[in-house]
Amino acid sequence: MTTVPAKRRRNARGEGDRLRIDLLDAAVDLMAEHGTIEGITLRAVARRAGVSATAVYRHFDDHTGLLREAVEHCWRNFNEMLEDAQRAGIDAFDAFERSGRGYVRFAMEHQGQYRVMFSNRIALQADDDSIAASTFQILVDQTTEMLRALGDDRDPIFVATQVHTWIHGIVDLMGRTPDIPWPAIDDQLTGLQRTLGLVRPGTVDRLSGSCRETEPP
Amino acid sequence: MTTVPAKRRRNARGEGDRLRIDLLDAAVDLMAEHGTIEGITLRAVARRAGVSATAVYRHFDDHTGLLREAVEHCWRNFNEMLEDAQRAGIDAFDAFERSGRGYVRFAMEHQGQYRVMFSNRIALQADDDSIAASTFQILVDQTTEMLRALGDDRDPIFVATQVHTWIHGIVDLMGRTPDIPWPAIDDQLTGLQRTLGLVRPGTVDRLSGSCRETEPP
DNA sequence: TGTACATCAGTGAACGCGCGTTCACTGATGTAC
DNA sequence: TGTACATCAGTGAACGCGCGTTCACTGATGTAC
Repeated sequence: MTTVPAKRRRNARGEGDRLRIDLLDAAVDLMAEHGTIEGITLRAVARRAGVSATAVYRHFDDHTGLLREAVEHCWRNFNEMLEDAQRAGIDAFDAFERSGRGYVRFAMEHQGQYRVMFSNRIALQADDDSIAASTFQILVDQTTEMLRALGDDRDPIFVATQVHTWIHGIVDLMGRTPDIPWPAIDDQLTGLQRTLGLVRPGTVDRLSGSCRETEPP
Repeated sequence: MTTVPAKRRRNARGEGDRLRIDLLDAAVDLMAEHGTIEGITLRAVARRAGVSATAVYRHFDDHTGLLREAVEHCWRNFNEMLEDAQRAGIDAFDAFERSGRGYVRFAMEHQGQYRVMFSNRIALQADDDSIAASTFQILVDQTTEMLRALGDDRDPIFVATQVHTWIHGIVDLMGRTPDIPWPAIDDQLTGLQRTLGLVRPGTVDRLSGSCRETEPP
């Protein structure tokens, strides 16, 4: 895998910050290929951006600083996407559905990024943690509102945790072992919604593998 | 992290295979510390086993061969533990409960191994895949039997997939972000069982975050 | 309008390091006589 | 019972490589006059 260094025109004076973004993009590219932060060398990032290794030090303190910012970059993109989905929803159920599909699409299309984001391998800044926390808060808010609309007294944080762990398990496992004949991702998501009872009231549908009586007929 | 090389007595003639096992154990140790296969160097494994790097070549083809066998070693341990749990159960529900707790305990106590096993980073032999498949089959069998006992017509494979993705999500996410104030693991497991309706018939318990009506009161 | 020059984006050689792998070897141990 | 020797577990020096980082530098470009 010898990456031919991209031909690159030097930035004009005052535009040097463009390389910074190119380097972050290059690092994100490499995450997509590796799925792990360990294999991402400073030199490989520089090569991918079409620049010498030393040029990196113009914009980042060192190797670790580069990687840390790259991970942060991913979190910001992810969080932004989820906030957009949230805003686009006409109510909590719609927003939940949109976020869920968005979450899955992101994880599937950017498996490497997703894995690196949740792999927690480099010491994260407090900053990074807070992005993750605010991402989870979106889900808690949606869940709170849905449960209220359903007259459901379950603890919203517990249920939000259930949603998060489950959806993470789905995308993580499917991403890691793609050779297994998995059920369609849409069916899995629908199954999750119904099983957890997070469907709009009035949507009467007790069949298709969702909520069950505890006593058999 | 300068690992002091363990003092080691040379094996007697005919007992050379003991080093093989020591090396696998050393590799597994390092997995526990790294949680990723990338950082595990041949030299580090040899150091950990108290042996020179060249001694490794007596027992394994090369670096990759060593890692591959180490991963296989983990899978065999994991599978064996689950089969024991399965056998110890007095019925499918009990076996399911025991396997679930065993799964979680293994993943929590051997986070590094668990992560490496599912990370799928080195080209697996067909052999490895088949161990993973037989591990999943245990779950499918349990699920089939439970659904039959419940008179439940859901697809056992779909439900087993739901169990697997969810439990994987729980242990993976908790392992990766241990700083978050997670609900107790036992509550999460109980929640999973109830939500998926996999509790012994007669256990009437409709509260505590499990199965829900689709219409609100 | 032309020119000197400070600024700034980026380069290339060099360093010490740990890596995987090779090679010729060492020296304890079991066995044949 | 003693001894010569083949076997075999493991060593240590050496290799070429890519890494992160440092250092002194180059040369295009915008600006001051």
